[in-house]
Amino acid sequence: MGQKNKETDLSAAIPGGVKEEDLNDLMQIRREKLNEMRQKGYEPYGNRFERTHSARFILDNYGEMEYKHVILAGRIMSKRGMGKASFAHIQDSTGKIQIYIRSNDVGPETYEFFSKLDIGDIIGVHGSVFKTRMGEVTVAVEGLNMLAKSLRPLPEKWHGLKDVELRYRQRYVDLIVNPEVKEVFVIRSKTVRAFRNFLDAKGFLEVETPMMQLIPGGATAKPFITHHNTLDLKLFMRIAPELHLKRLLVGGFDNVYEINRNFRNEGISTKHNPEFTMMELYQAYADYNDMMDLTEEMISSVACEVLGSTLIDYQGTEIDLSPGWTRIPMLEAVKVRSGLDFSVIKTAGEAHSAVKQAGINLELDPADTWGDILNKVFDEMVEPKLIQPTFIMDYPVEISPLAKRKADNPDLTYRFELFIYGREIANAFSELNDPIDQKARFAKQVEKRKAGDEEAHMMDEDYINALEYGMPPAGGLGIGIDRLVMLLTNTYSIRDVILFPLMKPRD
RNA sequence: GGGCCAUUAGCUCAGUCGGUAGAGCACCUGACUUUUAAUCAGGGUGUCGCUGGUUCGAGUCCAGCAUGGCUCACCA
Repeated sequence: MGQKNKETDLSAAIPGGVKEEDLNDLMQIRREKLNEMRQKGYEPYGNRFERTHSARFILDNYGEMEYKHVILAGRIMSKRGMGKASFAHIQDSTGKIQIYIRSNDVGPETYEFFSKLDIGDIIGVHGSVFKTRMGEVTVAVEGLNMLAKSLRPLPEKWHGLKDVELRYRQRYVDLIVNPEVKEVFVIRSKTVRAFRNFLDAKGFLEVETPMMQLIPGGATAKPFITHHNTLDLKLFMRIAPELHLKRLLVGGFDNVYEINRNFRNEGISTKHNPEFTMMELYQAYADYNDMMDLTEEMISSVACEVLGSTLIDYQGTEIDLSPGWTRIPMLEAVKVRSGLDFSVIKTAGEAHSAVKQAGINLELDPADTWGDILNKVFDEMVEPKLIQPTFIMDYPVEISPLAKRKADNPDLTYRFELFIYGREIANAFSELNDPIDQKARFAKQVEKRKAGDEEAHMMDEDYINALEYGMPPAGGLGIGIDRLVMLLTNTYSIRDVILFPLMKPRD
């Protein structure tokens, strides 16, 4: 649906689209410089520019680069003028390098041009590499090209941009002036790549399943709602790819994975962003024990590939990601930490009174089932204490509607979650492939939904239909990429590993 | 959603008891051909988040609102 009447008020704007009254002095001066540049016949916004080297390469290979001629480009980050000669640092994607420009070398006209440039301007330079008296590797400029005029002043060179709100809202500025931020996102990119390499090498096939779904399934969460105009169709942004990936197992793909976004219409916190990245994989003829082995191997090898070590420091705590992680059934973990033995507590009623008797401070709902209460006790008493990587096994069936029941205890499932630093990093199970049980589980969820639980699963008839054709037994695994990257980059907030986190509009 | 905190120049931050709005960086003018948080001389560039209130007088006190941060709740 195209909009035909876009509001355009160019009359009140000056070139650049900013209204004149919004311009402070610093921006006004830069616009004047821009106009002056044009008047003198220089184009402030250049074109293709071929570079021979990066800043990093020159710095790292000074021995072979000394006195070599180089062409590079970057943003001016600092300037030190001394009459007929100037020093400056320019920054490209690899780092900063000093340049030295003398009137004698480039001629008075070019030198004059350079001396009027601002911090933030993007230029190309060519010249030869040398070391200054103080030992800094520097490019002695022989000529320069204007590539982009910057019309806004950058934050201060010494303190950088600290205002958290501005850093998230204008990430591009954050990235320009705070080099450590860039490093976080490089690590994020390498992490995702490492996952792909690992899984591809294991024979998994990367697939893409719908982001917009008729029935949002595969997780317990409130979805975002959207609408398709020509079909006049209510659609949901997916909360998980799970049910579609398992349809692929039915279709005959044995090993599939997807790394992509999920959307959940819930609270925002240091650990939750409405859209986040999930890796989900399914392996036919495997079970949750295989998934534990795979999780360990995958995360430790990804850490090794990205950081060169399986020993990480997170917020002052040393975490050891080398394989051999603790595997403990939920019942046992809860018993150890709370004293409550849910293997002898058999009913919801007994569970309610046991919690009360133990004096555990929990908000219990009368409708809570045995499994709900077990999970709440776990969340409260156990989860925060799981600092080193720990697999918690055998979740109650009530909160695991897609997992296979344990053969020796139908109240529990072959499901585990991985916790590191008190946070859930992975969730996995032996997939439920009995269509009749699955339909019954969905029906239970639908009841919960009718009772007002907006997060309960919906009935997905087509998924049942798929299971009825026969799905091979399989292990499935989901890993929250953002939270894992937080661990690998030692960042406290999920917003620090998301380039453009969701922010309320300012006005 | 609740609680606490923050919001002052482009950026980082001061601002006392309610009495004419401050610093550093950046910027402007001038000097300076190996500087590096360059230096030296001069220049303050502002809707003190917004709206009300109290007061002779509000950046400062009060109320409401907005945005953000932390936290609790919610939530994988």
